[in-house]
Amino acid sequence: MSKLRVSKIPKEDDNQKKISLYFVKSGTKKTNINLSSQNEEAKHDLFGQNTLSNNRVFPRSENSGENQFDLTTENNKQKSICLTNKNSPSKKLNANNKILRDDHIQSPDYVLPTPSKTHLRKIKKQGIKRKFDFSESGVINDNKIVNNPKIHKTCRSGISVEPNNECPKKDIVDYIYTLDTNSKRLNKIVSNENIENINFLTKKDNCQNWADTVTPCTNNDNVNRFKNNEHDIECNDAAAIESSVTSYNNSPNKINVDLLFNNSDIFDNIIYEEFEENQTLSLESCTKCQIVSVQPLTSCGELILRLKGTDDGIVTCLLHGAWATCQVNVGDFANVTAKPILDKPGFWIVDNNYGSFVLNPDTLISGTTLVGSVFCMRKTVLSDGYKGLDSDSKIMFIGSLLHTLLQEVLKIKASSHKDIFKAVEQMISKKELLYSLYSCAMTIDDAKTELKSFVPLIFNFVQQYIKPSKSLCVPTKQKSGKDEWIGEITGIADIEENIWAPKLGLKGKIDVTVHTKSNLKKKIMPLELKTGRASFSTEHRGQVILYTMMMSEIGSLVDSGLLLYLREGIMKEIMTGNAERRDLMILRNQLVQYLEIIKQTAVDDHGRITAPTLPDPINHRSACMKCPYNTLCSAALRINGLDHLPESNVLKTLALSCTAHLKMEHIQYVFHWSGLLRMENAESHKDKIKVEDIWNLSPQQREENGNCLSNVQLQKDVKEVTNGTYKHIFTWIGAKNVNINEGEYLIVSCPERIAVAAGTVKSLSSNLVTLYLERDLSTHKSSTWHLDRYESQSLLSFNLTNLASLLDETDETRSLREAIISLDIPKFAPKLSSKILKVGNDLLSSLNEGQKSAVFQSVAAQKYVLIKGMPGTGKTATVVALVILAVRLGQTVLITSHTHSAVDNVLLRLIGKVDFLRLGSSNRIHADLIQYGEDNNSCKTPEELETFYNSKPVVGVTCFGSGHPLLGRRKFDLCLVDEATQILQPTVLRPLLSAKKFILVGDPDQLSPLVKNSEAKK
DNA sequence: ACTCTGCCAAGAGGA
Repeated sequence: MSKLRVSKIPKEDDNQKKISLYFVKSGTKKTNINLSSQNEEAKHDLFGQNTLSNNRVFPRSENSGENQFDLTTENNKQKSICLTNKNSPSKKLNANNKILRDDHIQSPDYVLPTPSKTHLRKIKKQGIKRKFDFSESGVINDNKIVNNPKIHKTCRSGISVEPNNECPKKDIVDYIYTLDTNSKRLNKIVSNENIENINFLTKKDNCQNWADTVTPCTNNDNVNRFKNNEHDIECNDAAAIESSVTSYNNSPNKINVDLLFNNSDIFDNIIYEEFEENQTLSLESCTKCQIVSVQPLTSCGELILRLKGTDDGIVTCLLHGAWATCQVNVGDFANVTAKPILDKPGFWIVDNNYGSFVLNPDTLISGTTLVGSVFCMRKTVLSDGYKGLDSDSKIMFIGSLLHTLLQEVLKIKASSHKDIFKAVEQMISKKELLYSLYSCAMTIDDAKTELKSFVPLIFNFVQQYIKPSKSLCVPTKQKSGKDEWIGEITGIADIEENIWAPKLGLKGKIDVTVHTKSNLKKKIMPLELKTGRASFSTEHRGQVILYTMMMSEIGSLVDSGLLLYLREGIMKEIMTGNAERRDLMILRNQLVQYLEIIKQTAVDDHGRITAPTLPDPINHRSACMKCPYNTLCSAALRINGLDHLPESNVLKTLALSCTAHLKMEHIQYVFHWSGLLRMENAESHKDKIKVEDIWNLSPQQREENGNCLSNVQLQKDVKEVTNGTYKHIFTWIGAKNVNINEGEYLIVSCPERIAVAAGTVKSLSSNLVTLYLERDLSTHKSSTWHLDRYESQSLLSFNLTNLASLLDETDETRSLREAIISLDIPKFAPKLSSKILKVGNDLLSSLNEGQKSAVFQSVAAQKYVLIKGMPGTGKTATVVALVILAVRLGQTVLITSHTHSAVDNVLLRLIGKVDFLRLGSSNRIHADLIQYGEDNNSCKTPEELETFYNSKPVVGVTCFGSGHPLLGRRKFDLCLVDEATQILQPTVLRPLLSAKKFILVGDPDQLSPLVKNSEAKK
C-alpha cells in the first residue's frame, strides 16, 4: 500500500501567508518531509494520516436523508466539525491547544478537500500531472512541483497505511492544496484523480497513535460545489481554517478518546444510562455479537453500539474514527475486536488504530470481489448477482493459462528454458484445454504463442528468485530494481490454496504460497501473480493484503506479501499494516450491506417490484463505456437514480445511449423478474444447507443435521485422475446416517481449518466415499476430515444472467424481447414448400390431424410457436416428428427441457433416426444415451472439436446445462423446449438465445414450476 | 391438490 500522509508545509516567506497542505508518500529524503522519519515529535506534529477509503465507503447522496442506505447524509453533519459546526469538539479542543514547535511548522486543524475528476482534467490541461516523485524531482518550489511523468501510476488512493510500516522509497504526492489566507481561497494545485467525494481530515494532535490523529469527514456542501466544477473552494471555510489554525496554536494538543468521553455531554448521558449493563462480555479478542442498538454520537460522528454476545452479556462499544462510517443496522451480526475503555467496565472502543469490526461475517466476500469494489462498487454488486456477463474473454483466458503455467513451473521446479518449454507443451496437450480454447475460439497455436512469449520472463523470474546462483544471476533490471523485493523464494508451500476466513468474513485463493528468505529473515507469504501491466494499483495491492490477512487467520502471522508482474518482470513486497486492514474491512462492511440489500426484494404500495438499490455509479467515461455491465447498470439507473446524477456524470448521457435500443417495459421486465427470482431464492434458502454452519456448528451438530460426514479418514493412495483432479477415498468405521448422494458437491475441512478443498462425490458405499477433489490432500498432516454438503446458488445467478443478457443489443435478443416481453403475435410463412411433404411424408402419415397441423404450424412459424397439448395427445410424437423433419430439411435443432429425463425422453426416440449430441454430465443422463455424450470424442484440437460439435444437427441439453460453450458458439435454426410449462421464463432464455426460432411444447394444466414464495407465485 | 429439478468456484485483465 501506498503511504499517504497529510502534512502542512509552511512557506518560508511569511509575507505570502500561504500554507500548503499536501499528501505525500512517506519516506522521502527531501528536507521538508524528512522530518517525518527523523524526528518523532515533528512527525506527530506534522503529519496526519489520510484514510482515503472513506471517499468510497459512503457515496455521497444528494437527496439527503432519503436513501436509507446512505449514511453519509446522516453523518455528514456530525462530521463536518472543522468548518461547519461551530460547536464541534475540534473547536473546543482547539481552545486549549498549544504550540508544539516554535518554528513555522504547525499542525493545523484543517480540512482537506479532495478534488473532482473534472477538476483533475483541468489540472492536467494545465500541464501538471497527477503524480510527482520527490525522490527524483525532489523540489517543491513556490508550490510548484516538477513533474515527473516517469513515475508509474500508483496508489489510486482508497486504502491508506500505517505510518509505522517500512516506507516505500518513492514519495509520491497525491494532491496539494494551498490555502491563500489573503484571498481566503483554498487552491488546488495538484490532485489525485480518484476521489469524487471530499474528505475533510481533522488532525488531532498528541495522540498516542498515528491513526488516531486524523478523522476523515465529508461535507455535502463542498461535495456539491465540486460537482459543479468550481475550481477552488470558496473560503468562508478558509476563515474557519485560519481561525482553527490560530486557536490551535494556543491550545494543548490533547484530544483522545478519554477526553471525548469526559467532554461530551451526550456521551455522558449515555454512559450513565448504560452503566449497569452486563460487563462479562469481553471484546478483547474477536467475538461474534449481535447489534442491539445503534446510536450516532452527533457531536463527532461516532457510533455507539450496544452489542449482545452469545452468552447474552451486553456491552457498549464505540465505533470511532473511520469505523464510524460503517452502516450498522439493529439485528446485524458482527465480529468485534475492541479495546476496553479504562475505568469504564463494559465499555469498549474500536478506533482507527486498534480493533476491528466485521459486519455480517457469515457472508464471505472473496478477495477479488472486495478489491474490485474499490474501483466501482456498483459493478461489483451487479456482477455478484448477474455473474458471467464478462466471461469468456480471450485476454482473461490467457491470463489464467499463464497462472497455471507459472504454478506448474514452480511445482515441477523447472529452471531451464527447455524445461519451461516442456511445461508449456504439456499444458497445451491437455484435453481439458480444448474446451476452453473452443469456447473463446482460439487455436492451440494461438495459445502456444502467447505462452511462449512468457517463457523467458518466467525463466528470469526463476533465476532471480528461486535459483539465485551467482553465475547465472544477471542483474538485468537495475533501473527499476530499487523498489523491488530482494530475497529468495526457498520453497513452495502451496498452490491455489483455498482459504475461508469467517472471522474476517473473507475468502480467496492464493496463487502461490511461498517460503522466502530476505535479509536472513525467513517468512511465509502469499505471492500474487499478475500478467497484465504493472500498475501496482490499489486493487492489486489490496488483494495481496487480503491474502496476508487470511493467511494470518489460518496460521502463522503474515505481515506482507509479494506482488509479481510477470510481463514487466517486477516483483515488490506489499506490506500490511493496521490501516490497510482497517480500510479494506470498512470497504467490506459496506459491500456486505449492499449485497444484503440487493438480496431483499422491495415491493411498493401497488404490489409492484421496485428496482434494486445499488451503489452510486462512478464517473469514468472510458471505464463505463467498456464495462460489460454498462447496459444493466444503465437500465437500473433509468429506473432509479438517473435524475439524481450530477450533470457532470458521463452516465447522464451514456445511460441513455446504452439503453437506447430498449423500451422501458423491457427494463421493467428484467428487474421485475430479478425481484421475483430473488424473492424465491430467499424463500427456498430457508430450507437449504447453510454454508455458515461449517464454521458456526460443530462437526457433530452438522452430522446430526444430516449435512456432514464428520471424522472420516483419508486413505493413503490419492491418484490424479485427470489434470488437476485427484481421487480421494475417505472411510469411516461404524454406521453413519449418510444423507449424501453421488454427484454432490462437498467441502472438505479438517479440525484445524475449514474448506481446505472441495469436489464432487464420485461414488458412495456404506463406509466409504470417493471424492474427486481439485487438490491433493495426501501431503496434509491432518488425519481426520469433515465432509460437508454444499449447495451453491448458481441457479439464481444463471437466471439473473439470462435476464441481463436479454438487454444486449443483438438480433437474437431483440427478437426474443419482442416475443417474450412485447408479446408479439407469432407470424407464419404464407406458403409451405412442397419439399416438406416430399421429405416428410412417412413421418406425417403416422400423425393424426392435430399433430400434423402442429408440425405444419411449427415449420411455417417465423419466430415462435406454442404447442399445447393435454397428456396423451402425443406431444412427444409430434416433437420427434418435427425434429426429424427439420433435420431432413437441413435445419439444426436444439432440444431442451427442465429435467434430464425430459430431454432424454425425446432423444431416446431419435436414436437411429438422426445424429445427435447429448450435453450434460454423464452420471445424470440416461444410460442408453451416454454414447451420444460429448466425452465420446477423440478430438485433438479445438478445430476438430468445433467440427465435431458442428457435425451434429441435433443437440440435447437441459436448460441449466445450456451454459455450455457450444451454445455460445453455435446458432441453431430451431430450439425445441419440451415440458416448457415446468420451466421458469428466465431459465429458458439461455437456450432460446442460441436459436433463430423456438417452439415451446407443454401442457398448461400440468405441473407448473415449483414456486415456494407466495408473493412471487402470482 | 399434484410436483422436486438443476448448478463447482475465485479469478483470469482492464481503467
